[in-house]
Amino acid sequence: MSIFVIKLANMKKTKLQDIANNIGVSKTLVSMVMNGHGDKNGIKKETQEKVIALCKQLNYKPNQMARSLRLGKTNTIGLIVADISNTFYAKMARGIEDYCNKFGYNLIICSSDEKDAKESSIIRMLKEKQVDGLIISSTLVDNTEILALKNEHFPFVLVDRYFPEIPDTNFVVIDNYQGAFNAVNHLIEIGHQNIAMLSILPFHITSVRDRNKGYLDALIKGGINIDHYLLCQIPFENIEMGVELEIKKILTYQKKVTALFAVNQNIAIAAVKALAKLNIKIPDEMSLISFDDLPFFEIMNPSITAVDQPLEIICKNAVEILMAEINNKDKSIKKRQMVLPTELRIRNSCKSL
Amino acid sequence: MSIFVIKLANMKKTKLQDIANNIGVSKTLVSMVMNGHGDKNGIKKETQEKVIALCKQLNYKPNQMARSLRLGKTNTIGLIVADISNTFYAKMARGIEDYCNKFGYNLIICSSDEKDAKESSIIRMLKEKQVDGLIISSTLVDNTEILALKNEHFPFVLVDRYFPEIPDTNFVVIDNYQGAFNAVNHLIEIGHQNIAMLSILPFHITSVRDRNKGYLDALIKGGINIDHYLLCQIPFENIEMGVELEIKKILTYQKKVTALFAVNQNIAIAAVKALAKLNIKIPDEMSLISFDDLPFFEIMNPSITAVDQPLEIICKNAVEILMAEINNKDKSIKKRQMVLPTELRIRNSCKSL
DNA sequence: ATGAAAGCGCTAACAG
DNA sequence: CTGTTAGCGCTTTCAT
Repeated sequence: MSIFVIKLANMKKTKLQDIANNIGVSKTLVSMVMNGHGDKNGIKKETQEKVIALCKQLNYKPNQMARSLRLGKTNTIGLIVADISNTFYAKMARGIEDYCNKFGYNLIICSSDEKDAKESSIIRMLKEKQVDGLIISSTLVDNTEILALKNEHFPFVLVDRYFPEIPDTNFVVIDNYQGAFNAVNHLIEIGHQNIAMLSILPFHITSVRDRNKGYLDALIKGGINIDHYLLCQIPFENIEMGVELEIKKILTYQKKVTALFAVNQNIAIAAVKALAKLNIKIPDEMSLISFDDLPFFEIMNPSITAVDQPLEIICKNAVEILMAEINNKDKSIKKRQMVLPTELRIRNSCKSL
Repeated sequence: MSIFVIKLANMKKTKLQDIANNIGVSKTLVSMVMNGHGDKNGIKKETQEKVIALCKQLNYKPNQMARSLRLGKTNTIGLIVADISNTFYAKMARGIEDYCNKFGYNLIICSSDEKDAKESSIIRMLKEKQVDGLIISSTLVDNTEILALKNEHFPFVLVDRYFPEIPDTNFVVIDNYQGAFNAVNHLIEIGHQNIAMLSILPFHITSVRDRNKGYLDALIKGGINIDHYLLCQIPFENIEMGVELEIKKILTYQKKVTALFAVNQNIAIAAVKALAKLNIKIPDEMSLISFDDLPFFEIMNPSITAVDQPLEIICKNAVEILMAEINNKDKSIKKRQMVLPTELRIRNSCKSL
């Protein structure tokens, strides 16, 4: 046993040439066999078996680095999200990971922290790493890097957020406008009039902009005058404090605000926290709807009404579109744009007035 | 503009040779300059500037694939967790990502789904990809693959879970025993006697085993007879249903169980859900403690008492130890074992009897 | 102060 | 049925 261990420890990694030398064939032959091209090249069954047996015995593992260099393909794709520790993106990452694996691809996940500079440098870094494609939930104001990808015909698909000003790119997003509209409309239907929106900065992100618009249009359709004082913008950097301040502000306002529409899960969580701290009961003293659903929203007391995104479908489509891109790099196939519907999950955080 | 775009579109990726040809120097020189070895090799300042300028202009990006092959180093490390969509692991992944970036490394994250076969194949795959090191929260019963890593002197560190039977490996874990002990002890101190533990299968995972032991020892120390009927094992595959069944079982038991100790966050969440469904009030009718804390536990109503893990410190140490390993591959430095303390966050889910 | 050449481990076109 | 050779893009030794 100890001799065996020592032998393992001293063994350099096995490579094609080792196998070849050992049986007295060329490394070409070994390569062919190991890639399943043995029959195609008419290599004797017997030889093939010998090769396979020895590879197993010597624990041969192809060096994917060398293989990738030669093939110009890494079978790796990059995923860029704002923050992988955020439940929404973590779930998305997992979905994408699974679908990628199905196609034989691996994933490098990077967090951009909603920072332009960081996202740009991540994109460059991933390109240097020669990833075969990119899935990006972009936070960029400056779209230079995305334009560069497009001009280079680099395979990529945008998810969650897209660039309306860049035509002809792949993207898979949800209908943020309609989702927000439905949520606010629900509040209006059950009798609310003074509905504050807890939105977020930076404002340029399409998803946020569309949700804001949905909020405003629902009010208009409901015949409610828009009060810009009730469209609160909370800076991304300090959501918890921002939300608390805005809620306090709202409470001292002349109009009696009866409902809050939180633009995303983090804002919603902060709102729950702030309301508890201020000892304001949901839904009796304040109704709340969240854009983005969470398992917790279902089990909380009260449970929270939320707009649910079809994450599974987003992931599936994003990966499939990317795979099509990668496999048709030259042919430059038609770009695909998908806008998926959301679902309003009505629970117990909104009171009928 | 359109000419510019077309030009970009048709441009092949710039490589060292292109730069070299363009200025009339060798690619050796360009490589030296771009790696900051210009001065060391006594290359004229003027030449250096010319090179740098042209690289910028032609947007030269080294092909890391080629570089890695040459250098035998990918600056990539692999992280294996049970499930990246799980909040605990997502937060861990983020922490590790950040620390790795500091050292100039990237991360490939893979989910093993607590499956032996999947984890083994991920390890092999990452080795083929030539990652420089591995951080593993292992789920393996069969430790063959870990032993192989060890024998090959492949740099790796175990986090969260380790193998007591494999001596001399790096690991960073928390004191699961003490954490569980403290939690149960707290329950005993505030008057509970019949405390059920909602534990999980597979049982072999060290963290679970240690938590179970902490539970049992706290009972013994508290002079409470151990009732094996109250140590419930819930299968990993279907936590939600398992927890509900176990709780129902407990409720019909002869002894009146007054407190639940959930072995991890998922079990705790399922317990909250099940109790709500059964209309049992926390903490009045049933007290609850969770091993693993979550932001939500603080804002829920009632807030949930939980054992908090020092995630930040775990990540920092895991990465630092791995980096030391990688940079001393040959010297085979002394392995490091860290066991970090947990903290009991007492909130409102446990009633004093 | 700079360049030629070898080679990292692999695959594929071509030759025999 | 199998081997020779070239080359993916880079770094580094050695030569000049």
